Amino acid sequence: MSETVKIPAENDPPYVRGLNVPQREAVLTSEGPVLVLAGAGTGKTAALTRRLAHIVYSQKAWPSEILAVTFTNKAAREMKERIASIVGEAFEGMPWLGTFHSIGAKMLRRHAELVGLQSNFTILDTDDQLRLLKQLVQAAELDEKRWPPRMLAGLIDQWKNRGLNPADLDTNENERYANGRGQEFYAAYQARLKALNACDFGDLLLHILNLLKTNREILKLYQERFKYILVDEYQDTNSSQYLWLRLLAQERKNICCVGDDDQSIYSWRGAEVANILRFEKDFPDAKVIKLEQNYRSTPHILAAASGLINHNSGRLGKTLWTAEVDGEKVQVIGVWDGPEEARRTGDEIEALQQIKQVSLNNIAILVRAQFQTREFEDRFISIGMPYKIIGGFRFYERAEIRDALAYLRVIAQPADDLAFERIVNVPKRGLGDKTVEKIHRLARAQGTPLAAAALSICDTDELAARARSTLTELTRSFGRWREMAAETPHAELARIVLDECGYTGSLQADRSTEAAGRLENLTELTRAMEEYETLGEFLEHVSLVMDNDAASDEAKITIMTMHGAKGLEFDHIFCAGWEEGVFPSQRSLDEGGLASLEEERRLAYVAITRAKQKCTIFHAANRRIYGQWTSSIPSRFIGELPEDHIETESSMSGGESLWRANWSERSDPFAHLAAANATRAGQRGPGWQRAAVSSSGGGFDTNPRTIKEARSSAVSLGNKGREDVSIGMRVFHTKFGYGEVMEKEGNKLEIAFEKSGSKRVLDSFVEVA
DNA sequence: AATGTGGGGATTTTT
DNA sequence: TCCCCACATT
Repeated sequence: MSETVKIPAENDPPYVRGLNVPQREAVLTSEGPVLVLAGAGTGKTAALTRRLAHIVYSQKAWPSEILAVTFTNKAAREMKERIASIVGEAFEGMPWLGTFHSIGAKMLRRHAELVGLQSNFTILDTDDQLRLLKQLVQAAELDEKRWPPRMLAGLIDQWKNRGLNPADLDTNENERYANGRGQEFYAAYQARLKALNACDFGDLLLHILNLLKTNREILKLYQERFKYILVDEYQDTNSSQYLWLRLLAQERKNICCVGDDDQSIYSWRGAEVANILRFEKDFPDAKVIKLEQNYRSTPHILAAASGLINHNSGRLGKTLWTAEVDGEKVQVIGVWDGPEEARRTGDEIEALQQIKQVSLNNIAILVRAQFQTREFEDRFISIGMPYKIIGGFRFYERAEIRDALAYLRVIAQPADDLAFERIVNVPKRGLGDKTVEKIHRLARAQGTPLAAAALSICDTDELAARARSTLTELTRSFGRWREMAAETPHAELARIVLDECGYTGSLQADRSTEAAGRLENLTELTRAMEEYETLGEFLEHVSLVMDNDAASDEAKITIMTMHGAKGLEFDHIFCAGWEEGVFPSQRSLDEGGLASLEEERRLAYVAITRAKQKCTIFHAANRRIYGQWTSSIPSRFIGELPEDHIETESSMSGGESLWRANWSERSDPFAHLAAANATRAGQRGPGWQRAAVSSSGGGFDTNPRTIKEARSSAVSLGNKGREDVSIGMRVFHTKFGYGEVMEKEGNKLEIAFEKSGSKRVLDSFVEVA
């Protein structure tokens, strides 16, 4: 340890200052197994980072001797930053701090040859994986309808999550695909991966687990190296990860796992909450520390969330409390339909913004599923409210990015058949299925990768003259690019490749709405590449680490799924679509029964506990799902919120006659004139009545439009709008495409779009065409 | 080999 | 409803 590091006074080292008693304990109990049950907002990350600081400061281990695993890159990054800020200069970075997968990859690159790979193996994403499986299924002439490759992918994923190799499958598992051919396909898939010098996400863990299990030397190597092990979001570990950790910790037993059983929302991805119980069993002398003091939310929010989660059984039982007082109750608002939900949300947000000066950055809308974001998007575009949608397609999952990467992969790794196949006819150059099939046949015959087969087939008369010359041209180009790769900076190389292969050109020629955005994405990609030393390093980054936090200075509302919100916090949270069928999701219930219901409830708990100051929950009486108008009843979770901590409202009091007329007797959830409907309300349980017996409307107009109009004109008064845009002008909007300006009012424009009709948009969203 | 049409499916997704 | 994939055209 560097001499400049002063060992602090024993009683109060700086890194425990300001911590409460259990946090302090979590930081200082460095020896032996420790399980920290950390409720939402209880200062988990603080405790975690300080624990690391403690180990380093007290010279128990070098940073390089600590294994610290997280689930997301974001969490890893955050932890790195926070440790650096505590430990400062003396901290040389922790090489073994990262996600399970990136650490797995790092280990695997060192020992690749032991599992039959080369150390420059490719990491396939789910898309590649699926295409590969599809090929296998097709080759076996299986009915793809009956045995979808997707299903196989899911099974293989499950098996890998559980640490099972093909040989480990029992009859039961084997039976789950193609009448007992599961094992056969799994094995074939693994063989294919090996041939491609590739592995999937699951392999990053599975291969290492296999090594640790079978190779004593390697096990010993890592057991000795990692003096301390720390695991974040422990409730999300799967079996394979658990076994991995257990092996590594077996020797020294200095393992600290931090998690919250109430926030386990990824069991459908193989996470096993049971790992928490397993931990106490495998490490019987484990010290269990509970962090229960919440520093995030107001008492009402906390009480609402606690009351809700109390409906789950089999909890380990934490009780969150806070020293804070006051705060607003959780607001539950019933609306007529989806569009109104979006409208009301927008109105509420505008009010927060204007009356309380709340920054949009402190506001989030949480939904159960991605499709729900659309209504908000539409609404926010039309009122000119800046927003960002998190999730959905990630940057590197976009087609153009994957195409570009495929070119680079073929250059870096000629054996990468999947990449080759992807781009051989992208952009369209007249090398269709027939040609590709011939290349395939030759590749199989001579036992070489596709790229090599392509090269040799050009010396034959197998192909039609035109295809032959095109393919020759392409393989020559690859040869040239590969040579270039040695001396050209890879960002530059990428630009040259994209240019020369015609990709850029084809996008430029494409006048469609999306093409411009794609070109921008490609520019962004090459820019990102500049930050990496080597192409290989960049490719690894892209497959494991890259996320698209498109940073922007402008304050924006965040719209995302509840899953995506885990670990985040906002002053104001709006929960949308709390209706039976949507949330809890019908599909979840159908598939997983009670266990799934409880997971949905945990999701609700996660959602509410994201809020620092205020949480607002919406439910709509009608919603269009798959184009079908469906009437829906409020989520049972609303009924489970403790009465004293919520405030309900239905915006439908004014439109009563309307909804009454439309509402079938049976499904009427808003028995809000409860007196008239006492019997029916009774059947529905107490939550119903509360949700339904609405207050007067809380001062909100029943007709949101009137408010809206008044407000938007107020906004426009202070804003002159752009001078360079005027009525009659042709403009371009990244989402709606080209259109003509019909009206101009301050910074808001009414535009007749060629494809999507007339919309009101903010002028900063358009360009002069 | 590039373009058009019908049927089926449609959650959550840290890596 | 809308999007994607498999098949059928031109």
